[in-house]
Amino acid sequence: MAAAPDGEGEPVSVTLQDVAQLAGVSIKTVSNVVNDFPRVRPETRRRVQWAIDELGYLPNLSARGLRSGRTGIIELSLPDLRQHYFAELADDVIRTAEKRGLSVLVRQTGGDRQHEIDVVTRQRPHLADGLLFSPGQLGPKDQDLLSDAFPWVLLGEQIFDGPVDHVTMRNASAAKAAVQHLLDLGRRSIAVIGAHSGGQSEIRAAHLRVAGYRSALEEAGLQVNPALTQSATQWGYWAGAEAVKSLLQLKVPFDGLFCFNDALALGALRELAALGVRVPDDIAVIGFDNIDDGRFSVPSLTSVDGGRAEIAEVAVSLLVERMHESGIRQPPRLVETAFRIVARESTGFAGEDLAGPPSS
Amino acid sequence: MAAAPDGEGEPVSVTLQDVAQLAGVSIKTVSNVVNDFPRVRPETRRRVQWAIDELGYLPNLSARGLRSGRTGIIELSLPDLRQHYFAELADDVIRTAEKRGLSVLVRQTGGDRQHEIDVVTRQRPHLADGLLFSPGQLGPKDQDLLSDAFPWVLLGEQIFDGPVDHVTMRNASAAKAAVQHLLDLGRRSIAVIGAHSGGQSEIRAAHLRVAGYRSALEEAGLQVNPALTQSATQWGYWAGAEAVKSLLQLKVPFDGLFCFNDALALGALRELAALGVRVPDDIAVIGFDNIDDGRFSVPSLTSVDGGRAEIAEVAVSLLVERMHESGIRQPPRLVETAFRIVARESTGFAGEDLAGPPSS
DNA sequence: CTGAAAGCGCTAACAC
DNA sequence: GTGTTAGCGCTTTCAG
Repeated sequence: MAAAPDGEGEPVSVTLQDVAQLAGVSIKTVSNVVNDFPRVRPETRRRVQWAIDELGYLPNLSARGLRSGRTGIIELSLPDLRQHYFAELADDVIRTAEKRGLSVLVRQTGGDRQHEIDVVTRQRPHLADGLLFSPGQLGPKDQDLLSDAFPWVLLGEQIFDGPVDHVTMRNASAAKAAVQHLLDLGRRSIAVIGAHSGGQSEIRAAHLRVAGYRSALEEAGLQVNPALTQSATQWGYWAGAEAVKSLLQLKVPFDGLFCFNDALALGALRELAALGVRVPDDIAVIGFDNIDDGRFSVPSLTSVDGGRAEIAEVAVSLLVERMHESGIRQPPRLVETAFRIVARESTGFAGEDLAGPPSS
Repeated sequence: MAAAPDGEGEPVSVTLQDVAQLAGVSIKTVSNVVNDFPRVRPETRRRVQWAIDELGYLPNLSARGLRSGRTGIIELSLPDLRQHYFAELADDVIRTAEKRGLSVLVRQTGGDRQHEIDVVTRQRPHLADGLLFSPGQLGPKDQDLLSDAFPWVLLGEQIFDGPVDHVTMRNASAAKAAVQHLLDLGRRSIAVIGAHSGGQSEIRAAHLRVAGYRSALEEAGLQVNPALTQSATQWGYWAGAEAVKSLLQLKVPFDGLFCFNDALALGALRELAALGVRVPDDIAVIGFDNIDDGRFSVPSLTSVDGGRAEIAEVAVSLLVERMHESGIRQPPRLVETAFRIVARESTGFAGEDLAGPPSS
């Protein structure tokens, strides 16, 4: 719209000019009102506001963007909204951003490495003032690709020591706490699903969570039995089901199971049920991420909440700071969010969540 | 970024001018190259392209937007990404839009009626060339609020006969087919969950799906037993569990259950399992929407796919058409998408989906 | 406190 | 095929 033909009285968009004319003031004064500048006489402000309402004026954000250098948009780039974790993250980010008057442009990189590279090697983001980037494919080896020419914030654990602010969970500590939770229940043989041997596309969180797992066992004076570490290169539902099947076939008994995300855990729960294994009686299960679905599974899923909501808030805050940063750039910051165990039926708790019928 | 200070050699953004200078051509020629205009000599094109790469030129989309009246952004406004259906819809929309070189700005209206009103009474969308709007709160009574001043497309079944193009499922027919599916299995007492008595915020799909349900029964010469129609004002997991509990308490026997969306159905499945009711043996269950999670439940969930992927594609197509429409406006169009039954374990089928370990 | 005027980077007429 | 130029709507000095 906007740039309309010439001809007739088409309802072209209303400009500052039009408002100024109707209000009988200059364009500058209208601008002052629109942007909430203090030095406007109340009387004038009222008249201008009236004219604005009358004409249904809306600022042309392209023009504002061109002039001021900011668009009021931030870009959120993530692997895939179909993964519940990312849908919830997007929800949190959008909510937080809107509170600050920012709009969020969502980009999905899918499993596409090149797409991710494109995102962070740009000299500036397309149309946005800044970028929140959660890589799925890029890893530590791609660090030198990362641009620092525009404001962006790194999310997740795929890359550390990048040239920009970084918000991530305390993966190792949180994983350790998860295993600790199982140990506290008296479980002594803890299996784990989601380890990752590496390769081209590598899930970095796997290493950190394995480390946490080991550390918890060692601290409890327990041996790490390699047979109880199941790898899974796709952290999805099916992989969880497959992995638990493999574990059980090994005939190495275990009474606790730590899955590196909730999708794996839910798949594992399904398979355990199918095989007649009782949860938590025979095997207590804990997941990671605390996605909404964990509240609804049978049994409901105990999980580690890595602090997704906090990640969204902190990330937006850091980004906004960077967007407004002038003069010399402060060095990149690393923020690690707080985690907590959300205990539910799969480890023998009747979670408070189960009491009432909450949202959705 | 962009609008940088003055002082030193700050890495300000590169403009067409800079590229033109380096390539030794005029700004217009560079523009021609950038926009893939045909009438450029190959030799010139190469030199310009070289300069572009050399300087890392990126078009300033605000400027382009200001000048051309289009930003290359479309806005997607939906209730909530935490509802899996909408996350999947967003995924589909983003994929489709990106194929056409459009970016998607996602806005969540939550349960907020006023927020929805704001979205569609605007004279134009914020920063976007067009809008895809899936209302959750607005209903038929709000029709006169709807703006037709800018290109937008209505999704869903909350409102019909709006002033704009509309893409929706064949709710009644699809619901009828769902019930038909249960009847085909020999089930004769079909209960339904998700009816809606109305009130302030009303789920319109409920009426349409109830109609389909009735129509299927009548066609089969069966009585509609009002006791077997359970209302649910929130189409969520807990509501499904509660509703199935209520149904069973009535002691009116039934052998088929049709839930108006998959969240309800998954909740119902959980409760049925908890109460020791066998699915599909005692009760066959079918849901609606075919969200990914249905493949993973125990038993896996038969569902009606209302055509979400097609909805996304058609909606983007219609919107793009409208965005490019010049001259007189064509009258609003209504597109109803094709549906299909995806048969899985909850109605006695071992769905093909269950064979392999697909994505996620 | 308000007005006048410049110009952000780009596209689209229109020359050449 | 390529160059010149006007101006999109806004913010931002700078005067008054």
